[in-house]
Amino acid sequence: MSEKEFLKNYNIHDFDVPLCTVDMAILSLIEGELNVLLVHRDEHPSRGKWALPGGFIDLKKDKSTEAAAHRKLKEKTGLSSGYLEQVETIGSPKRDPRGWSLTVLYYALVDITRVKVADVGNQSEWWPLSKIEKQKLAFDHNVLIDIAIDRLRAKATYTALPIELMPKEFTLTELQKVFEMILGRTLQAKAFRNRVLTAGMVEETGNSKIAGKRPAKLFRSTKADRDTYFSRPLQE
Amino acid sequence: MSEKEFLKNYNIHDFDVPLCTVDMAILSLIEGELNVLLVHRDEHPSRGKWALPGGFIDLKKDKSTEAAAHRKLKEKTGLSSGYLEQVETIGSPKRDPRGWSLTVLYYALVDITRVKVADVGNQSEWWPLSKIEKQKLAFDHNVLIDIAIDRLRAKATYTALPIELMPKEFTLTELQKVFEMILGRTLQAKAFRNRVLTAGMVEETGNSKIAGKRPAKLFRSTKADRDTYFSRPLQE
DNA sequence: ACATTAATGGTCATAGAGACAATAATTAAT
DNA sequence: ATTAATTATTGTCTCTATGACCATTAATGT
Repeated sequence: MSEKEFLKNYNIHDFDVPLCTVDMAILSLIEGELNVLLVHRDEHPSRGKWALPGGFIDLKKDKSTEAAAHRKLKEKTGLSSGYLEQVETIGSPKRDPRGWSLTVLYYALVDITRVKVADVGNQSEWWPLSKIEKQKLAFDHNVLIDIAIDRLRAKATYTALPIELMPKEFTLTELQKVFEMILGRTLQAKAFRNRVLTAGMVEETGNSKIAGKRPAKLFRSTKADRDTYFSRPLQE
Repeated sequence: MSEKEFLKNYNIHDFDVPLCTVDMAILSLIEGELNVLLVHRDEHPSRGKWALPGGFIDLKKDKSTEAAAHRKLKEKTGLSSGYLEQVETIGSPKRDPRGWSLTVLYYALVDITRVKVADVGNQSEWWPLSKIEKQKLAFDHNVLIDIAIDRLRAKATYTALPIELMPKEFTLTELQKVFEMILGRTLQAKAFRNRVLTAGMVEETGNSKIAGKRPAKLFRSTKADRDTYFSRPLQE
């Protein structure tokens, strides 16, 4: 039999296949806390619960797994660019009542000031992490969020990735606070500033921000931060 | 409609779903070179080509994606333990002629002396990386191997992971050669030895190996290596 | 014995991190 | 205007792991 004939007779529906989805943890910074965008499920299964945005890969629309993730991000936030990273693929027979299911987990970091409220819509809400901890989400989405946060936390020790969460202009102290929140500990201002500045990941805008006391210089991302790895991780 | 009724009526075959597989790059060290285990495909598609071991998730047997990978590893090498790590999930409509397909890529590091020849079987062969480069493998498996090797290479700069490739006893010079091969550059013996020794990732066995000149002390892995990250990566 | 060679150790310079003190630029109060 | 309080920013020191390079050690072969 030729490959052509083989393919003609091949029907995926002759086999037991897993459910296959893409889920996204879209993270942003709201009032000094990490927030995750959740959508309210109107349909079974897990009807009435909150869930990560995501769903089945659209075989017509999506040219790749990552493209599916980008589509979800765009649908939910209106953002067509932004940091997006695949975290892990989790599959088991238990995680969805419909049967063996597998999800490719991504996370995205967005600057909340660039997300239009209208984009989010009434089915979606930003949830601070602290609130999510007390809430049973749909499927295994509590676990998925933990996995994504763990990845972000790991990356914050050896990259400047959290810059992706910041607005266009920010002070270094503000940036340090974000790192501290993600890492769950305080950092030495001097060491932190040296790292970020000598790596050339931010540059001064020339403006400054007066928040009561000595004004702080404002910086912007140089967009070099995504691939740049520090030669040493932040120590314990 | 209750969730029970919903699930009763749910049929995955009503939807277009991607093909979903797990593929494994099983890496070993043979005569000083990295080898990958390939299987010869007797069936369409890609009949006659060599491919990574892998295939569809068995919804009956596999309790998780990782369990599927462990099953493949066991089938091909007889090893039920060993280092196994998920690398990335790659999906697109192009990579398999049967349609939109997605594969969860894993890699495993095995000590070749613990793999029985009989286990490998006549359908499987160890291929050195250099030989694979000149060979068009099935599907996008050349790319998958590149991705797995890139991951191993990255990890070799900040973990002692390549120890997993070594036999029970080995000299530090032998270990250094393995790192050098993976990284594609030479390392300073002193710096390398300090790293590995002070991190407590290997311990002396008390034996030594006489290979012509001054005998070298033999070491074994302390099995602390999987999770141990060096506080600094090897420099460029 | 001596040259040879691989294994191993000694010493120093360096970069980047932590610790902590010092200085600078504001506002608020006197 | 002066001073206190507060936050931003910098100076300087120590520490550690690495790279570089050289010395020493323990075998082999002639």
